Amino acid sequence: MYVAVYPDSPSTALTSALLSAGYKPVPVTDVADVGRKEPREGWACAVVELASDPDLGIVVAGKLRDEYDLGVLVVVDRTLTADLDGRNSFDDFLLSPVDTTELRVRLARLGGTSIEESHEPVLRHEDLELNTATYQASLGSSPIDLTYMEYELLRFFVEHPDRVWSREQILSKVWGYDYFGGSRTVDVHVRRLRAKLGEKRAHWITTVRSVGYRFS
Amino acid sequence: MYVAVYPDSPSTALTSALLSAGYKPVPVTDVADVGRKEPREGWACAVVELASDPDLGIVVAGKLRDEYDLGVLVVVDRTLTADLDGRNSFDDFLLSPVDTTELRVRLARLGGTSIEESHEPVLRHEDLELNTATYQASLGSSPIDLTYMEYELLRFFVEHPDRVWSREQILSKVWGYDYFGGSRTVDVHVRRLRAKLGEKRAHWITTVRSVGYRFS
DNA sequence: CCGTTGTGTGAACGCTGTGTTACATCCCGC
DNA sequence: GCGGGATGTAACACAGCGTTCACACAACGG
Repeated sequence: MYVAVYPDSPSTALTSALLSAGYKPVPVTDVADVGRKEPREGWACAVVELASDPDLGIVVAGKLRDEYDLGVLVVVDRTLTADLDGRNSFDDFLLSPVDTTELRVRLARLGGTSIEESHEPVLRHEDLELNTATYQASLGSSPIDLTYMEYELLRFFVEHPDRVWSREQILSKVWGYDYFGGSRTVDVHVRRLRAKLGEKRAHWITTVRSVGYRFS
Repeated sequence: MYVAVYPDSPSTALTSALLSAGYKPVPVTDVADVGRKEPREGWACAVVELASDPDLGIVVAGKLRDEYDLGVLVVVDRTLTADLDGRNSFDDFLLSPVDTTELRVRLARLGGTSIEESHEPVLRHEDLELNTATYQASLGSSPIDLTYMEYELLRFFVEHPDRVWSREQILSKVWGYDYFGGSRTVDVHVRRLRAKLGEKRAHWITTVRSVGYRFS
């Protein structure tokens, strides 16, 4: 359970509270750093500690949520609570000094859905089933044969539906942040996926011209 | 801003904190009582204080949320925080002793709408909805098909209504600061937008002669 | 009432983005 | 090494879209 922590010099109190709550905090220097340092299993969520520049922290929180689709917990000093009023760029917040139990409960609430999913390793979308444990996919009762990349791409779409993803975002999320190649790669794989999904379901992946693709 | 408070003998600390946060607490004896005592303008949300019987409070919280569709804030003693772990029958919680500012911010976040809903990045103007995550637009219940530029222009208008924007300002804000092209481009796109908005709503975009356009 | 200026409107043009195909390269079992 | 599938890349064609142009009309001032 890795947690991205911003800024990169979090208070020792927060760090130790995260550790004792069972999480592995990874300090990040900026938004892009969240991509570079993302562990294989992905982030459980993100924690933003409001320090010298609260407004900057709020903005970073919003970007983490919108660009990386992470649950974001903001840690705020008791005297600055009012600054959070009306802001909605984060999912939850916590007053410092940090209560370890409260931190654990709030983080569990953020990642709540992922816990349920991890129990049954099957992703579904209408009549599509993706068994992440066996790497098998099926449409209705008939299994379909997906290659590794096709599978990873489809899984990404199923796990993050109902929003547009740019080719760059898809490349970094599916192929890896260090990958550097033409974005047409995504096009081709999308085409192959559509073909294997069949004519009826090909429209699950919608092209949003000059933006990217959306799955829904 | 009426708030239903359970149980009917809340701590004085909670009551005074609610009052100073600008809410009117109304103690309720049970779930049905919430219906009987509902004020004309409805409840802003509900607060459940976990006291002698935490489990009962959790259950009540769930019923308030499911049966009355209220945002529910649970107040829990610092020593009982762990009891909340894994429960999801409420929308948010708060540790006692209650911090008034934290209470105010959390209640404002509940604001009648659930957390998930506020998560949706949707812009609205009357019956127009712009979902900035999916790049989809709809008028009432019927979706409308906008091209990329039409969408960007409309989004700009919705985000900055009630003032006149010159063509140059619109060009630089929507097309980009480095853009250099004829200002008639704006006219044409405004025209197409009006057409797609339909006859009834075309006047949302007003022409201000020799100045520019205004959205309202 | 006329001339000027600004705006609406439709059509045409040209470019960008995307679908599609073909081909080169990589990887792995045999 | 060889064969075959998987993956990445290049090339091409086309449709969609943004932009521009031309013209008609409306607004405004003298």
